Amino acid sequence: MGRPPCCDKEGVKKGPWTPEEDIILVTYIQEHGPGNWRAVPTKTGLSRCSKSCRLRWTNYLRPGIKRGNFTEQEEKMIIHLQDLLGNRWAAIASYLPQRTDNDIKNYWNTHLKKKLKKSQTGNNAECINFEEEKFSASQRIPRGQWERRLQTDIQMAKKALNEALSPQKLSPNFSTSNPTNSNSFSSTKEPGQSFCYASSADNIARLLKGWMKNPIKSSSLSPDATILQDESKPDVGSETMPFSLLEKWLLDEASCPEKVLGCGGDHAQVF
DNA sequence: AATGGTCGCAACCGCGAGGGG
DNA sequence: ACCCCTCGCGGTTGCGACCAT
Repeated sequence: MGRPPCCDKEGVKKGPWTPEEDIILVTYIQEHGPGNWRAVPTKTGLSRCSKSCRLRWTNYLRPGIKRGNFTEQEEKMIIHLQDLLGNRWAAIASYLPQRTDNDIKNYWNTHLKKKLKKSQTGNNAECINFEEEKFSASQRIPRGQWERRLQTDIQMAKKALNEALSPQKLSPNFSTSNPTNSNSFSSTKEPGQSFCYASSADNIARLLKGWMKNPIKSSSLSPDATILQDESKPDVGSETMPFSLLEKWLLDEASCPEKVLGCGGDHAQVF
């Protein structure tokens, strides 16, 4: 009983994607938009299953993805949200629109989990901050209250998102609101990034640069906002608003005198 | 310089939810 | 109401890169 896994089919390629495959996939999505993943392998001729195509797009090729190191802000948000939502990475990712759920999940599993674990041993000053942070998030305010606040925040974020996405309100530098934002499609490579695929990614970047300049709806919309309007993750590309809202929200938390969220100087600046 | 161990990330797998027929 | 299909999510794995010895 039950359907066979789509990837069990013979002749379905697995493993790392090649630049050529990426280009084929990107080109197809450029023409047809994301969605209807079932049709993608047949229409593109890719020997990949639909799932693999979707994953590749959402986790790697999709415009607006920020790669590389997580900022302290992002780290804190993840910790807070993980405490609130648990391992609901997709939900957490919706608050960090430039990051994919896979990225966040990986970062949590490889870095943050370790930090928190270390902090439980109590021998790492930096990690104690995380401990305090986690403690405060879960203890100072009853969970139900946190959840209500989260719901409210989600509503506010949605509203703000609608406003932000209305073309007349988009500033020309909409997509560059974050000066440290290293757009994955910029031609400059970020130092310290993974390199095994860097050159290939650059190839894709050039390709995308080309087609993103194509006037699909280029006027005042940023490429992200343009491309992503019909995408499965509509939040993407509108990073500024929900991000700042959450930031404010976290700031409110930090403003309680008895608790210092980020106790370092850097933290104080950021928060 | 070589080798073994560890880490980090991309990708895969299985399951559940939602929608259409 | 039921079944089937597609999509999305979360957990896990495999492999290449990096580091220590």
